[in-house]
Amino acid sequence: MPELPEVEATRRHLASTLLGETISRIDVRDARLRWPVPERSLENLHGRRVDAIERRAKYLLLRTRAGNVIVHLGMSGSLRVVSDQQPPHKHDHLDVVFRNGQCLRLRDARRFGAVLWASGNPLLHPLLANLGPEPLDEVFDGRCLYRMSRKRRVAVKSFIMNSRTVAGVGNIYASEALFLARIHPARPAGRIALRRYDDLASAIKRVLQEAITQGGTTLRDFVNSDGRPGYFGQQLRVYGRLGSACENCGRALKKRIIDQRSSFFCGHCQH
DNA sequence: CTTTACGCCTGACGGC
DNA sequence: TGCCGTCAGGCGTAAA
Repeated sequence: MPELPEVEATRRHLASTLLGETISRIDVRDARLRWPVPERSLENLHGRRVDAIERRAKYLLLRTRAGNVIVHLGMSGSLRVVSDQQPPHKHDHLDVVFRNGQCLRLRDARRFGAVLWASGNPLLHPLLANLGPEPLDEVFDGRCLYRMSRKRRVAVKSFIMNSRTVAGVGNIYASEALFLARIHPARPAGRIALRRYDDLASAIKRVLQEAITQGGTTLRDFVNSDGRPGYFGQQLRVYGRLGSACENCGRALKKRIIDQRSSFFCGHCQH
């Protein structure tokens, strides 16, 4: 499950490998992703150079003079760079083949991911146009959260996972950040003070930044092998740790479903 | 407008 | 060993 840090680690790897290289062709073996892969539009990429590889929320943007590709990895997607001689795996649905023999290969067993075409500015694409601030951007802070949350009754965990509030905070890091900020995940968003939102914004930045740093150490995994997501190498404080001892107070961590999502927290430290 | 539920899809896992 | 039910999850969308 790629969260923002895994997407960012992928972006860095692709940028270091593919920037400036020329695309020879696109092979679509299975166009049935979340939306049908726009095969005709992707033909515009033939003979084009990759000018930039960017990230917005969990979307990756491949920019060329002829247009831009938007990729979302969904639940099970991964991108890796292989030789164009390498035979595709069962769930390798799409290749971007380069003149130098490299091949950018998309694998996505569950096919929740997406490959989209944007002829103009990809940030204006309907899926990206209404996203909130990047969590690691300096404009994102406790004041944003405080301002947007007034009179909102939703659980604060759902509130920060809403991409209009802040872009790219997924289920794992929402639990982690709320633990660090000592805020109970089910607390109504509109009933949290500014000072506590300052703590929460800092915690979100911290958990994401830590995970990106960790992900950087496992970049090799994105090339050849099974592409283990970076957070396996990372210390998760609450997520997936039902019954384990809270690192603050030693009490057993709890799990609760909040808005259809598993949430992990300490019932003693978080309020 | 806000809030809630659902569906897409496959692999992993537990029970028998 | 194999089969089946259940669960997980990002996130857009429809419905309330």
